[in-house]
Amino acid sequence: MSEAQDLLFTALADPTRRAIFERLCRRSEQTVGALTAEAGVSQPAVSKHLGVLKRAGLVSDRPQGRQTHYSARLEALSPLVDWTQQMSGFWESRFDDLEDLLKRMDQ
Amino acid sequence: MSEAQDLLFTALADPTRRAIFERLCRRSEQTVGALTAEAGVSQPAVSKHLGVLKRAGLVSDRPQGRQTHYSARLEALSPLVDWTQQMSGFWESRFDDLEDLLKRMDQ
DNA sequence: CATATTCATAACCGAAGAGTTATTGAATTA
DNA sequence: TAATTCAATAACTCTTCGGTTATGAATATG
Repeated sequence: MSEAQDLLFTALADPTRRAIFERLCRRSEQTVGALTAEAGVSQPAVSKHLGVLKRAGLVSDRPQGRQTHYSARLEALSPLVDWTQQMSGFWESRFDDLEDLLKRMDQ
Repeated sequence: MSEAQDLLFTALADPTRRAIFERLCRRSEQTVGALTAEAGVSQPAVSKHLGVLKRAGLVSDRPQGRQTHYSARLEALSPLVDWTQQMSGFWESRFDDLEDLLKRMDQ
């Protein structure tokens, strides 16, 4: 439902993009050039990925002269953690035995 | 990198599919028909989504007569939790001040 | 000032993916 | 046995998306 949540899941779905984000989690600020050097795709491709990550809130950019420094915004992952905990919560709060019993009686 | 991890992220990226998984986390076993009734898409579409979720390990199926019961496998989410913790770990273990200092000295 | 570098954007291409309808096979039910 | 229901698969369409090359705008450098 949530638009922001959707952007987050979508942004993390692509392996190349996830790898870029992982690199930014390991080392702090990195330029587009540095990221391109290790991404295995062209510079425009990297720029596009960074755009998607930015719209999802996963990275922030700091233009400096002719280069742009990107860094990871770890806080952006919290909706992911929240969602996981919510799913676990649903799971655990089910009265499985009772439900299953009623279901079998219903058949 | 990890193939299983990739399947997981990909499976959760689509909103319709994520909604199906969420429903299965709330209520236990549900048939394809029950899921279709609330999915907002056709039965074949739901079956395809369930196939993707199953390949990602997120659901298991139990054929019974002419209907198939699906249920969520919550354990399948653990790689997601692991990944998130790993990212946080990378982040926290960085010597940010030192790195930034060296980086500025390098320029 | 002229040249080179860095990044973003535009324009395009091919593959993948999410949806549809039609169909089939298997299992109930009348 | 005949008719019906349930779910999976096939075949197809249309859009999205990840990649490319080409270009442009801004900044740095000789």
